[in-house]
Amino acid sequence: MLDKKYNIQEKEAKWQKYWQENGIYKFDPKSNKPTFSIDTPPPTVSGKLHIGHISGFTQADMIARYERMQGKNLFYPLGFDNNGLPTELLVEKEKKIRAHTLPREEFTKIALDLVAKYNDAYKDVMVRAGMSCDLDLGYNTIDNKSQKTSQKSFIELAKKGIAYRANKPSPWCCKCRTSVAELELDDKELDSIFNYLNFKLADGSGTIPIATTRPEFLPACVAIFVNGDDERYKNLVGKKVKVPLFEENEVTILADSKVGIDKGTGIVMCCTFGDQTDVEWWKEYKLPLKQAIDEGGRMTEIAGKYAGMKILDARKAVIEDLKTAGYIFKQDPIKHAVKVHERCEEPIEFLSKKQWFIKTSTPELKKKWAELGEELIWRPESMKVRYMTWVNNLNQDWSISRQRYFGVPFPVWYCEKCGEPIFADEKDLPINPLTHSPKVDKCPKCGHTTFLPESDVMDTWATSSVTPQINLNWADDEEGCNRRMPMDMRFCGRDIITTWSLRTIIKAYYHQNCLPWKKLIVNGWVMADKGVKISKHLANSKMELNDLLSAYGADVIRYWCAIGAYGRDVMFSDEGLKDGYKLLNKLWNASKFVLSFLEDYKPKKPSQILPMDRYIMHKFNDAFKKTCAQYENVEMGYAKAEIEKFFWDFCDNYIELAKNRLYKPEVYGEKAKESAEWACYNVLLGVIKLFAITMPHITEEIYQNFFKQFEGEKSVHLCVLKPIEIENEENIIENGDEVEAIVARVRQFKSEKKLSLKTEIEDMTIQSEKLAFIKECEDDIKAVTSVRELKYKDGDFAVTIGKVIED
RNA sequence: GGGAGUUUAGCUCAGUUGGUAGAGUACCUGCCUUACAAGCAGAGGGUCAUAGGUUCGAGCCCUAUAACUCCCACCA
Repeated sequence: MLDKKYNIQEKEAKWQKYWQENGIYKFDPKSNKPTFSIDTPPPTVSGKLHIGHISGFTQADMIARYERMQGKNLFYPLGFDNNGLPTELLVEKEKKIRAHTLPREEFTKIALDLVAKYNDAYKDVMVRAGMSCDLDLGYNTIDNKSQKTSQKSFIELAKKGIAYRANKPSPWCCKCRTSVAELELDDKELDSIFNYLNFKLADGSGTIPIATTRPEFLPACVAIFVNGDDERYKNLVGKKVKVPLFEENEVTILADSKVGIDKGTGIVMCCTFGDQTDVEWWKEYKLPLKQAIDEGGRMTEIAGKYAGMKILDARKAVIEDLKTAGYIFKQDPIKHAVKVHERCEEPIEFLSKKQWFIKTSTPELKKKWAELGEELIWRPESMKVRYMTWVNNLNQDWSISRQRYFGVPFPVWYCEKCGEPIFADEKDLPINPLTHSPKVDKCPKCGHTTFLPESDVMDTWATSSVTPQINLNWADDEEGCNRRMPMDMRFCGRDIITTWSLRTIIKAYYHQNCLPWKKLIVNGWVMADKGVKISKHLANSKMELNDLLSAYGADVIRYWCAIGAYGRDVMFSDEGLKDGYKLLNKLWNASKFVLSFLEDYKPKKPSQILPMDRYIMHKFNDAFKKTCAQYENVEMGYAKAEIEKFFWDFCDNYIELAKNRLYKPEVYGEKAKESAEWACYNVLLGVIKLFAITMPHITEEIYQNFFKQFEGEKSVHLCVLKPIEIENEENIIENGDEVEAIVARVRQFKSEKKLSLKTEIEDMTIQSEKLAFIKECEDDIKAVTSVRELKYKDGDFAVTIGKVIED
């Protein structure tokens, strides 16, 4: 029946092919089964996948498989995120080209080619890892449907005034030549020099000391700040100072409480823009705008002789000149945290450019986001706190425009004269304004007849945040999409609760006025070592997914993924993979063994079922209930542990005991054999079905080889989970446990005496309060313990073992 | 600086409402048992991060501290 040895690689490939060819995981739009819809996060295609990537996906896949086996019609797509800056950087790196040196169409073509290659590779690994997505439901965040959805979302929000265009100083990456969101910034410790300068008071009455790490910003200096409570400098407020090296510039000394009295010299220069505080001061005090740095990170004309220099070169040159001119009186080397762009790790600047924003941060909106957060089911529950904290601290609107090439274009033109935006017609979407003209002859506001296309593209989050709408085809079937919202579940890593999840919630609220999904489950991370998050740098071949799959197979990797409490970080070790292999092996051997007795068996409920057979079926039902309860609560690790515990007990105790009856019907009777067969059939089928969630391949192999002919479903994954039908019986578990305890006592005795387990024993006295039940199991007990005669005594549990029979 | 999480056996992790500390693995002792030696049986192994507190009783509740992870704020 089953092969002597289970060939992991061969069988896994075989069943993966079978599932695809037979559409086992296909969503059926015509089905009248209840739907369970999953908003699978589209992974960003970049480099190789490691164990950390797949762990969250695998855990969610277990929920998908559980729900499918509840008889539901799964809507379970697999999309890919492959637009925007991350992809553009990947293309630049891989193809060794720079995007801005090529025409946009040419770059886009190269990018799409590369993206297609990566998509296929990713899809392949996902399938190899045993994901049960419907591959026909996939999408790319750069495909037409996604573009159309993002553009439609943008137009709708812009027309409602929720998306607006404004000139706001925003973080800017000079290397990537684009604005970036606050959220895309990281901190990085960098060496720097604190330069102490003397600024001359304009009235010639002396100098004031100012410390700065960014002297190249002097040409953009627009004000000086002191703290109004600082006794030393109070009297300076209102006076003017000359900017060193740019003495024709005179700026005023102002007072503001943001200045730390004991920081630096207690006097700060404000430049447009050195950092976030400068931006705030500039706004609050309506200071002039002086832009010293251009989009590519070079000094502008206002920097005079430094114009055209790169930032760091300019800094060196300015410091030299300051020294020569005698402005510097002290220099301290320091290490300080600088904000860098997370994608390229270059320090960011602040540049004021027109950008599109989405309103997210008014008090009323924040209240709404909090309400929606309360409404959403979070697993683990504690993850909600992160979301709430973030929502409370939200103080920036969401900037969605990027000055890049490879992304979804803004479907908008501006009147050349008055700047009025002209939006594309919805029916023309997706549209690229660079290659198309607006459908109006003249500006509705001023009558002007020439228009300028928007050349920016949307940030990738602007698309990632509408994955539910992409999945449910909002762009082409608004009514149908709105009816199917919210989806049932989204899963994600906890680092992107604030980016992905919140923004998806925001969009769903604006477009459908509801949550995007009912449930959000948040997975933890795989750690490479104590306190070390697994990362590209650390992902050696030990963690590379393709290698792991080749070495262990998907079932074993998946087994490992179902570890511990959901949402917690776990440590990866290949030691841990051994456990999965052991279970796989055990499952195979036990099935092979049990099925060898069932070769010509036709499942039929016997008229009489023996006590230990009733016991094991009740015990299975107990484990079944507990396992399902864990899945309902999104605890895949606990669920696996629950059924696994039962399974080992089934093997080591029940099979050991029942196999005597299966082997020797001539001794124990045909009826005793039939009873055991019935129990074995039901329990093994139940076990296989529950393990199908964790280990889909080996369980399919076993199902197809035997159970399929009776159960009918063309895959174990389409079977419905249900307990074994058996009449309820008081105390059956306690009674059966007592029998197992008797067997355990004999095993302990033999082990202590260093005897073989098959050593025969003359007699044994069992003292118990459950004698009625135990006596019914006499044959089983005698067979499994090799005790020739049993004696009974009523009372507290005790086992007295008689004489050992020597060979 | 603020917040969230973690800290339990050598290792990886459980431990529901407070009531004598659990599993797997590793180690040790046995067993070639008519499925499985990657197996089976058995044994040893813990000051539950630290210091206080509440309680008849604390791994669990409270306070403080330390280490690690993450988020936010600051970073002239």
